[in-house]
Amino acid sequence: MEVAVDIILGDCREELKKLPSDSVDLIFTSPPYADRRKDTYGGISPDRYVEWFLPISLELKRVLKESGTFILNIKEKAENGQRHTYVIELILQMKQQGWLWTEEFVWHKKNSYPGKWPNRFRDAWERLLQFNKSRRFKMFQEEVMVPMGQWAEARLKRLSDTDKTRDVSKVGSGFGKNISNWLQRDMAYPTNVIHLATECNNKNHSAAFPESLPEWFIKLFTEVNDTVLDPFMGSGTTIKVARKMMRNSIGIEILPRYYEMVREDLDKDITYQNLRLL
Amino acid sequence: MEVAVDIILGDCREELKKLPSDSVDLIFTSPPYADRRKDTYGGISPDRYVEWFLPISLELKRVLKESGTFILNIKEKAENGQRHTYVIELILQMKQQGWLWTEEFVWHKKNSYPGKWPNRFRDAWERLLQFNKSRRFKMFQEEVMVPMGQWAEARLKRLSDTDKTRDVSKVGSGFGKNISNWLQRDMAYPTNVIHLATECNNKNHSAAFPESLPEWFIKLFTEVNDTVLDPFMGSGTTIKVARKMMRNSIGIEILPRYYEMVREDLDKDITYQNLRLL
DNA sequence: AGCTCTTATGAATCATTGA
DNA sequence: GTCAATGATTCATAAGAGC
Repeated sequence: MEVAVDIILGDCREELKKLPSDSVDLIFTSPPYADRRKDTYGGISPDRYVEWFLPISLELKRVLKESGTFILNIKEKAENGQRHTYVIELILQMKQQGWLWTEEFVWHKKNSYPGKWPNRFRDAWERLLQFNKSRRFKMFQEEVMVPMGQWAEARLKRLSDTDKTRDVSKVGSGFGKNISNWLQRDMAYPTNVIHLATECNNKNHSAAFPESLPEWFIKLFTEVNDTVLDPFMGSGTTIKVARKMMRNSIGIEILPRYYEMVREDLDKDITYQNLRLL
Repeated sequence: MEVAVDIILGDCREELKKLPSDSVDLIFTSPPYADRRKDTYGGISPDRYVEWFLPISLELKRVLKESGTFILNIKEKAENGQRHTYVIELILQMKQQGWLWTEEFVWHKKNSYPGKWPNRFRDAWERLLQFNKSRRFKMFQEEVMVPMGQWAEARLKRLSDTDKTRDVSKVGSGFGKNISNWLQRDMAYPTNVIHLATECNNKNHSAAFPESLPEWFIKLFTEVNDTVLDPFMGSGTTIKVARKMMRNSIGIEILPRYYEMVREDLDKDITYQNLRLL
């Protein structure tokens, strides 16, 4: 079985128009934040963020299936001592476009860098806004019960041998007990608060979010062979995760150097896979 | 040294008008959520929530000192598959009133209400919106480093001896590393994500939030002998914490049965203190 | 005392029923 | 129809009991 990966070099305001209507199951994206990535899209000013994004969200609504979901990873910046309001204004405007604002997940960035400013602490969370075209969207809640189990296993792997071999019945409380709980029930429903550390890749390109973030939503909202779209591909995290998970994917990126990087990574990956098959 | 506790039975829409201007250092409150507490304020409908709250926030702005802070604990409900927008509309309207929207803290409710629905998970977080009159508000960031230490100690208590004594250098990552971090630095700045469980009191009145929530903000934004106001006093958590912390406090409550309960609790407490002094 | 087990319960949502 | 009331769902805590 093969899945399609379609990466497109260009401005998503143009490229989205070329995609067919009702063809995408999940849109997962982290658009350039206001005043960030000034080299792309001209560094959108906070005051014009909403007006810049609305034509894009309208096209996204067109290409999304009725049963599909749009997850928007975004956080307003603080400027002159205040939080900007462009994100909440965007929510209101997107509702005017006909989007349903279904949920707001919180991504708690557990290991965000220390830092303190005169009037604020470090910002350790981002919004994951869920929008839908219809109340009857696809959702596979059981699927994300699995990563909870995997998460427990991952934590166990990182524990020292003393932890693993100690007499659980003797400890009985605290972490010991919790770990045994995780082991015994591999099924637990998550909440709308997602705890993930930001990834620390010492590569040339740093991903805006860890792979587990798109992975979680791809599991929750799509099946194998569905189609995932990221109109602001960046370093391609969403696309690569979708591919690993046997979902078709479409990525659009305006910057040639990011596009080329993703292109190369994908080529390497395919080569590697072919070599293994020999 | 004595601090004043002033609890008022009445509708805060009226009672606030009687308070002097520029007299309060911190407002910490959790207003009745839309369609909740129907016996008070007539159970405000989501559609009219903003128009109901705006006259109140205007009075709050009047009584707050220039250097003061307003912390609003609120969360929009989900209805018919969508999140309501009255909270974000309120933010925009309060900015029109002249408030600065300084920050949005996230309160992660670790033990939120159980339940799983066809297209939604448990809601495990609430907003703590920070508003100010001026950029030059009082903030004592060092003060809240202390509860972080206490929190670490509480966690350490629950750890087994093997955890405490094992070779940290061998583990190097995961829990072991985190624990050693906690041990080595008793001073750490928090982030804008607050992790607290809701209280499970088997009393007649249940607090909407745990005492540590107002405690954290009182430490952060006030000094001893400052004044704290809660215009929706409820079971009086804010008032009682402020009193313990030697801050003057004012609480307004519309329901006689809550008012009487707080009255009684305060009387008991004062009696107890007098006995100790003898 | 301290540890372990049991039990009650909370700012919730949604589908269904009944007026 | 539309609106209000009811039942089902089902988990992290703390209080309380028992050893």
